[in-house]
Formats: sequence, C-alpha cells, structure tokens
Amino acid sequence: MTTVEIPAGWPATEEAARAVQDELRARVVLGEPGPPPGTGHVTGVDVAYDDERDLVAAAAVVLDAASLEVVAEATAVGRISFPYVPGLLAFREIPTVLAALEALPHPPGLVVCDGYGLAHPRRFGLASHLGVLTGLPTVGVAKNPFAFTYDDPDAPRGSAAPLLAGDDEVGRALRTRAGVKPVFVSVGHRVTLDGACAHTLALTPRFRLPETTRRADALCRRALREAKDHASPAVARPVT
DNA sequence: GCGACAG
DNA sequence: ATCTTGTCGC
Repeated sequence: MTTVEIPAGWPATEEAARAVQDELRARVVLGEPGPPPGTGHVTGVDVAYDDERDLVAAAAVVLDAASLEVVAEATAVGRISFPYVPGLLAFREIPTVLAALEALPHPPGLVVCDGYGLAHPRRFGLASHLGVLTGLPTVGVAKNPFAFTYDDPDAPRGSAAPLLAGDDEVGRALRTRAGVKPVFVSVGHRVTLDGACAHTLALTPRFRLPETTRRADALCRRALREAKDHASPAVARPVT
C-alpha cells in the first residue's frame, strides 16, 4: 500500500474544479476502437471513504480479460481531497486512484471506473478525467442514471437503451443480467460506446456489476479497514 | 428560485 | 459513499 498527498494546486473550490474540467475536456479522444474485448488486461478501480477520519483508500485490480483471473493489484491511502459534489466526483477520487494505478507492477490496459465518463453535466466525468491524465483507454460503468433519462431496456441480458441528456446519447443503459436493473455505461477515453458495452458484457458473466469493479470494491474496503486499524488499533480484549 | 443528482 | 439485522436463496 502506498500513501498519497493531495497534489499541489489541486482545486479548492467548485468553481476552480469546473474550470479544470472545462479545460481538460478538449483532450478527450473519442472514436478510437479501443482494445478488443476479452483480450489483454482490464483494470478495475474503486475508492472507499471514512469521512470521520478524513481517510480515502483506492484499489486497482488487474484482471486477465479472457479468464477474469486476478493478475495484479495495488492500493493507496490518502486524505480526502474534495467534498462530494455531484459532477465533481473525480476531484474526490483521482489522486488516490492515480497512486494505486502507478503502484501496479505492469500496465493496466483498459481501465473500468465506477462512475461516468461522457455522461456528465459537462461531458467530463471521472472516467474521462482519469483517461486524459493517464492516456489510458477508460470506460465508466455506473450503478445509477444520475440526472439522465432512459427507457428501460428489454429483459434479456445484453439489451440496451440510450442514456440521454436531452437529445444527446451520452451513454447506454445496459442489461448485464436478465430482468435485473441495468448498469449505465459511458465512454471515458480512447474507446467507442459499442466497445465500452462489449467490454462491460465480457466482464459480467455472472453478476450485474463488472468483475473489475467488484474486485476493486472489495480491495479498497479492505485497504480502508487496514488504514483505520493502523490509525487507532483495536484494544485487545482479555479472553474470559 | 428550488430540488435532484455518479460515489 | 456510509449507517446497519435479519433474511431469502443458490
């Protein structure tokens, strides 16, 4: 596990954070095919918080895209770098996520984020932001539709419906399990929406959420627990 | 103007 | 995200 500092010059206000998004948005690359689903490595990233102790833990878990076996993993812990503000989630997660990615022993391949990419008030969600900062292909897979609208996809797994911001298709509601609430997929960086959905389906042979985010979620919670224990170890209770 | 709103 | 017991089901 590595420790992270909040970067110098990190935005301190919502206005400054929005300005960063408006500037970095121009660097997003859309329309690249991205890596073929089921090949190479796919990395899940996720974050867990303890607001009381001002702690944040991030995890990056690399899977073999074909077997979905864990190939490598890394964690990082730091201070919370921004409050939760809808539309500014990236400023809360990115420093620690970057540290976890950098601690990996080899390249992450495609990165799957727990949240949005293009589907964002200013079209620059967490997955877009992480893609621009790392240059890696990224996709966003969220559990909720945020403020966007969609028609419920058909019941079979693999069915999809456009995720709409007015008339713009900013992502897709994708059914990963028959008859179960869909996930909300959007493009991050250097992938197409079709590619992002194909990857998501390849990562969900059994559960609604991608295997990548499931593994990363479990690992960052473990890392947060260990960071807490380190900060204030449990008092030994005498056995009776 | 007010509320809703990824994690 | 996080707070939280039992409970239904494979």
